[in-house]
Amino acid sequence: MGVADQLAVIPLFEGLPSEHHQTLARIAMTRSYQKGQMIFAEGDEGTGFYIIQSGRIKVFKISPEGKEQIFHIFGPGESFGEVAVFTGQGFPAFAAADAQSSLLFFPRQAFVALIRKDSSLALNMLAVLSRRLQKFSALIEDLSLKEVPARLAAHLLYLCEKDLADNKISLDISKGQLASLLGTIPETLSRIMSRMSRQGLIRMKGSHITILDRQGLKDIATEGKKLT
Amino acid sequence: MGVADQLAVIPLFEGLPSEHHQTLARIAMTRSYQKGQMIFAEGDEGTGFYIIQSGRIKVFKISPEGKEQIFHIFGPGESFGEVAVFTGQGFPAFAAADAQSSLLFFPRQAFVALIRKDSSLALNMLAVLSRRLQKFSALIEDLSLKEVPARLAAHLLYLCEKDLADNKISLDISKGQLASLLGTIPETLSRIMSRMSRQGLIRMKGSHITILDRQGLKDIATEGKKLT
DNA sequence: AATGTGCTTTGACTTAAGTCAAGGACAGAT
DNA sequence: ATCTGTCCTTGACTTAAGTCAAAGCACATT
Repeated sequence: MGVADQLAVIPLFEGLPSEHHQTLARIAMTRSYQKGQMIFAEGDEGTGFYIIQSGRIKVFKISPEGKEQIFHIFGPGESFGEVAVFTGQGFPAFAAADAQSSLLFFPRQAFVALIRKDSSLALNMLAVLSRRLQKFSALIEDLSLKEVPARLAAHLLYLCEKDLADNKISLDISKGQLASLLGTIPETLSRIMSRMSRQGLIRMKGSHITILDRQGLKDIATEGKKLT
Repeated sequence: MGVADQLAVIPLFEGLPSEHHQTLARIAMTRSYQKGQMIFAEGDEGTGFYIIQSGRIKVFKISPEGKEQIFHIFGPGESFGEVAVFTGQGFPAFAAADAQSSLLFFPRQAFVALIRKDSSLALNMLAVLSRRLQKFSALIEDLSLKEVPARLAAHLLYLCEKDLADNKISLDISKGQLASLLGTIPETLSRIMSRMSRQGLIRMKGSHITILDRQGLKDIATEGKKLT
């Protein structure tokens, strides 16, 4: 399968004329990254953006004290680094490979030229950025207005929806990473998970979690209900 | 001055052919809001977005316990509510008038049709959303990785840059609102401001603040330096 | 099986920030 | 000038969550 065919099934490029898929395939460059390798740093000049062919990428920031906040973990078919393309400023965060990854890089100039010609592409991109803004809103709300148990409960329910593997979740990231994604630290996450276990809300075995009391989690996630 | 001329000087509509300004003016509807009046609620169907002619709008969320987090305060020439236009889902937050305001409302369908025809408009909108994403990144970073003194210090320096009234700032929002913007509560903000005064970093007189030690604030804002 | 390295958990402690409650200050109305 | 409501400040207290340090596990390698 050629690159153009891969592109055709990515949400960002959905519904475009196939000659544009060809053009996109022509301007894209494949880049490979080892697990842990940095893709760009905060402040780097944004010369283009990326789409994930395979692997997993985390976008994050680090405090002077070394605490990490993960903004987003992206998987195959998703794009990242677009913001810098349209603001013309540097990247606002770091990106690193979370696993061996293969990416497509789209240089800024060529991509903007294409977007000028294809308004469907522009609208797709607007939809992608809007959805990201929505996600960020949710994260801001969580960090500011909810405490850690509520964030965790919400996240578990979200994973459960997504996988729909009927109340069984297997974490595909480490608990340390999960902590960083929820805006906390491993120790706190661990404590809260064991509290949830003790209360019979979840069962935990390594990276395998079973939701026992969906309603109980929902109460904690959305109502202000406390976790004793 | 007609609406079309007003639109011509708004960043979002910059550089467009003037017949498009005409079209925009034709599809826009003027709406007025009293101070405190709600413009839309979280979850409301996004039938269009707004541009501010005059006044001030806050976009925010509220926790079940009643704590408010302000996402953004928008002034004349700025737009809000675009996200719902492009995701097709409901508004992700609340919006309310912070002062008597006059807004232009752009209905979704008509605006999307226009964006299809004018790729410069699409690119302008991409730039606006990207910049917003950047702002949100900064807010997430602040909430998760910095403590309140650092956020306040950064905000004061930001206001100072913007007004460039040489180290003198006059807050145009109440301190309660400022607290909500920084993700904290009035009591905490008040305490931290008096600590900053006591340390000779700022002088405070009502809503008038003078920055006495710019470097000191910078150290608190960006280095992990503590406020005794 | 033994070793080691990197997660994860647990415990004891500290701390930033929130809560509750009481005064003060200020501005617009009377 | 005084009243009155709103916003701001201060104090005493509580609490969620972070820090530091020590085990405990688990998996991969030898």
